[in-house]
Amino acid sequence: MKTSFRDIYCGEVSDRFIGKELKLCGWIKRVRDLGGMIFFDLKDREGYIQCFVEKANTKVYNIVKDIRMEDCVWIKGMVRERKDKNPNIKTGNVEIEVFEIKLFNRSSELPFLVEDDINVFEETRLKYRFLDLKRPLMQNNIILKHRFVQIVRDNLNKKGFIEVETPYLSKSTPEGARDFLVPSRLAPGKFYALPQSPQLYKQILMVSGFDRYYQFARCFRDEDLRKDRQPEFTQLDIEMSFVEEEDVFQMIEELFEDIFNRLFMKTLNCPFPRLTYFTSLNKYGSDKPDLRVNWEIKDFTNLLKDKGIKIFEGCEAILSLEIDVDITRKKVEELNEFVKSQGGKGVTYVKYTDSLSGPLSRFISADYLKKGNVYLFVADKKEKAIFILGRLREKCIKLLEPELKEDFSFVWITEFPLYVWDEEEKRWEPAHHPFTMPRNPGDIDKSPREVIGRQYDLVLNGVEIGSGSIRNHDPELQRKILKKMGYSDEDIEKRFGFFLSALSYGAPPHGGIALGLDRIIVTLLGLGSIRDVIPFPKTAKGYALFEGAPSEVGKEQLKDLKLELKNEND
RNA sequence: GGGGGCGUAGUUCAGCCCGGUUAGAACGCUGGCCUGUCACGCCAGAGGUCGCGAGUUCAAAUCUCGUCGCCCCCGCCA
Repeated sequence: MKTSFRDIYCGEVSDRFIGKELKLCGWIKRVRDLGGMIFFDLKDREGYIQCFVEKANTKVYNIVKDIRMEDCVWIKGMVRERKDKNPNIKTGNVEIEVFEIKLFNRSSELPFLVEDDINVFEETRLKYRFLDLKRPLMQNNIILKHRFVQIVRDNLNKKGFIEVETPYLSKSTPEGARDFLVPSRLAPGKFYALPQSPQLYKQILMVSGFDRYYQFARCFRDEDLRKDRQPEFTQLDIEMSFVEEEDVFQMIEELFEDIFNRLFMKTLNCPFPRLTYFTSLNKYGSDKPDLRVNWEIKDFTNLLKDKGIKIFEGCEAILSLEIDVDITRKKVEELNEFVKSQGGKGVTYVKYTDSLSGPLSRFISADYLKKGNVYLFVADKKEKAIFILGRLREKCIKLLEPELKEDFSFVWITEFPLYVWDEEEKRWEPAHHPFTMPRNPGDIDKSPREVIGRQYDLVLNGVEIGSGSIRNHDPELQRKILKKMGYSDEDIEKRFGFFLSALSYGAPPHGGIALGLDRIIVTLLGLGSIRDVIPFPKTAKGYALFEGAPSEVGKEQLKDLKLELKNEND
C-alpha cells in the first residue's frame, strides 16, 4: 500500500520493478555481513526482500553495519535482477541496492527470534505478544479470521440479515456459567453482568420484527479455562423468525459452502449428515463425534457376558470400538493407561489379521469380526463404558493417525433431551438453555426425562463449533418449563419477567444458532489452542501476561463503588 | 476444587535419580576478520538470585516441605 513513506510492500517487489527506484519501509529480518558488503532482508506484513550495500557507499554502509534484527527502517534503492536467484522466496528473483537508509527506531535485544519456527514457552510469547504477533504464522491466523468474518458478513447481508449490537453491561441471569460482575457506581450495591451470550436480546429482536439478525458478539463466562476455552470469546450469533430446523440447517450449510469456496477453493459435501443425540452417543460415545473416521462402538455384551472372562466379571456392558488400523502392543498399553486415567478399568483387544490374536482371541469367534480390524474392549456400567469408549476413540484418532476420509467433516447432532437431572442439586437442569422449544411439551409433567428439545449442535472434526435451537415463543409454556426447573413464580417474575413480558406481545416463532468463531478458525487451521487465533488471550488462570490484568485498584475507585475488600479466607 | 508435567544465561535446553572443582551447549548479544550471502562463515568475549521461601546437611540447582507462575487433563463450562 503506497504511503508518503513507501511505494509498495516489501513482499510485493518483483521482476516488473527491475531497474526502477523504490522507497520501502519495514523491519530488519536477517543481516549477513560479509565485510566488503552487507546483505539484509527487509520485511513487512506481505513478505520480505533482500537488500544489499557495498562498502564503497560509506554513508549507507556505516549505518547498515550497526543494524540489528527488528530495527524499523526506511530505504531508497534500485531493484536489480539477482545473479544467484533464490527460488525459495517470493521475491527471490530480485534484490535492492540501497542508496539511502533511515533508521526510524531500534529494537531492544529480543527475547526470541521473530520467526515461525521457534521453540519458546507460551508464557514468554504472551509476555511479548507484540513480537509473537509479528511472526508470519500468527499474522496468517489473525488474517484468516478477518477474511472469514468478511465472507460471513457478505453472505448473511445478501440473505437479508441485519447486524445489530447488544449490550455488554447486562443483567445477571442465574443458571449456566458463572457471570463476570461489574459493580454499578450509580446504583451502589448493584451489579451489571457481562453477557454469557446475547441470547435474550436476540430473541427480543425477533419480537421487535427485525426478522433476521446476526452479530459477532463477545461473550463472557467466568469458568475454568482450557485450550479451547477463554473467559471472553467471540460468537457468530444468528437468529431468524418464522423458521424451523430445516431453515437454520440450510442457511448454515450455504454459509459454510460459501466460506470453503472462497477461503480454500474447496467444495463441501452438503447437506451435512445428521445424527440424533442418542444415536451419536451409542455409535461414537460422544455428542460431538469426529466423523473423519468411521469407527463405531459395537455391543458384545450378549456374546461375552458370563463366559468366565475374569476382567469382564460383574460388568453390565461389554462394548468394543472397532478400528480399521493396526495397533502395537505398546500403544494398547498406552491406551490402557489412558482409560484408567479416565476412570475406567482398562482396555483389552482382539486383532483379526490372518487369524485372531490378542488377549480375547480364544473367547470369540471370527464370525463376529471383520478381517483387518482391531477391536478395543471396555466393560463397565453401560453409560460409563460408552463414555470411556468415546474418549478412547478421540485418543486413538490422535495416537494412531488413521487415514482420514476427508479433511473437514461436519455433522449436525439433533434431538437432545430438554432436561438433564442434576444429581447434586436434585433438580432438572436445561440441557441447552431454558429457552429451547420442546418437541413434546405434553410430557413435561409426567416424564421430563423423555422431553426432546428442538436443539441442534454443529460439530466439525470432533469439535462442537455451534449450538442452537428453535426457541420457545409461547410465554405460558416458557413459564411452565422454568417452573419445572424449580423456580417459584416469584423467581421467574424477578429474573425473567422482562423476557416473558416481551414474548407476550405477539412473539413470532423463531430460532437460531451461535457459532464459536475462535474454535472454527482453530479447527480450520488444524491448530490445538484458540489462544493462537486470539490476538490477546488470557492464560489458564485468566491472567493477561502482557499488560498484567487483573490488577489491584486504588482505594478511591473502590470508594466510588461503595465496595470494601475483605481479607482472604471467605 | 483435584491430578499430571514444567520452571537453570536474553531464549530453548543439559546437569538433578546417585548432594561435593570455576553450573555447560545451541541460538541471540558484544568485539574482530571476510565483496555474493540468503539459518552466511571464521575467531574472541560478555552474560546466572538455578522461580521464590523455609528445612535437612560440613556442603543443596540436586534431597524434603511450602509457595508462586506456565501448560495439559478431570470437575466446571445454560
